Amino acid sequence: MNPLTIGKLAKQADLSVETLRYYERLGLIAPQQRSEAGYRLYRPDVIRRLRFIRRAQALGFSLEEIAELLALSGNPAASAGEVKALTQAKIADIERRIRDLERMRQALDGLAEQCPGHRATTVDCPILGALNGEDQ
Amino acid sequence: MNPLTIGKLAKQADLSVETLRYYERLGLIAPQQRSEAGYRLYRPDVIRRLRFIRRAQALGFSLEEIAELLALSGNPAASAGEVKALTQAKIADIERRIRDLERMRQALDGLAEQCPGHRATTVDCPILGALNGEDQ
DNA sequence: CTAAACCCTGTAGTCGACTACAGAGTCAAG
DNA sequence: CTTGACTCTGTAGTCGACTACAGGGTTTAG
Repeated sequence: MNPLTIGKLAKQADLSVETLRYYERLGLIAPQQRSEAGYRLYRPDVIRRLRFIRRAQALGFSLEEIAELLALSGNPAASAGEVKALTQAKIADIERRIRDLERMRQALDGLAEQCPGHRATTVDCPILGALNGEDQ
Repeated sequence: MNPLTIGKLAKQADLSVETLRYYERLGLIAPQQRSEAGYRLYRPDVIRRLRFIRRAQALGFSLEEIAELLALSGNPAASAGEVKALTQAKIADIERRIRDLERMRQALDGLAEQCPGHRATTVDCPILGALNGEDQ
């Protein structure tokens, strides 16, 4: 298991070659070295880094935020407080988005309940009525 | 209050002129006619249509979906069932997004709780630990 | 009558996370 | 030794909802 070419890494990590080059442009990963012909050669443990990225994405972090997390992760002298702060900011962000969606869902629920569906034409549709500002 | 030029309409509706032209490209609005010089002239009641669009956006509908809603709204023979179906699909969509976000929030919450923050370095940070796949 | 303020079309840029080439060079199997 | 699979760089396209020009023509206030 020596240096991986980008195609092998892509297969191992289940990502496309283009995505890997894209991550490199963003500074998320880098090949350990280049071959004489300029081919990227990766150490196998970059796969761990890619898994880090995927897990962080699943938690809602953007690639830019993940770059910060990776930088902190690579600096043993850095404080866990910074990671915690990023995490709490993300929690706040997610909570705000949830609240927005909850508000929409409630409004839509109320309207859908009132709507008689196929027993009426659009003229009597309370959903369209609300969108047309018939109440308030 | 006769035909509005696009600038006046933009002011009245609190939208930019560019946005109005963009909505026209998408088929959401159309000027009643054009002046001799080719200027768009709108009937004042297009403002109601723009409010419809804004309300629907606030409920989470995309402009493409709003075009459908407007088409149904303009067809008195159409069934309210179609509007209800669109609404219920949107509710389902929003609920799925809420569930995804809830899952993220829960995971982040758990991690943030365990993290000692500034009392530790990143080496002992459980958040980074989790991202590195230390558990499971 | 002139200058500011308006309007037109058409094109391109923004954000984020990719995806898809084109055109060229390189490597590995048979 | 050839052919196919791989890799390189660089550029452009995708989605959605705008936003921002450039380079013209038109209208209106003073």
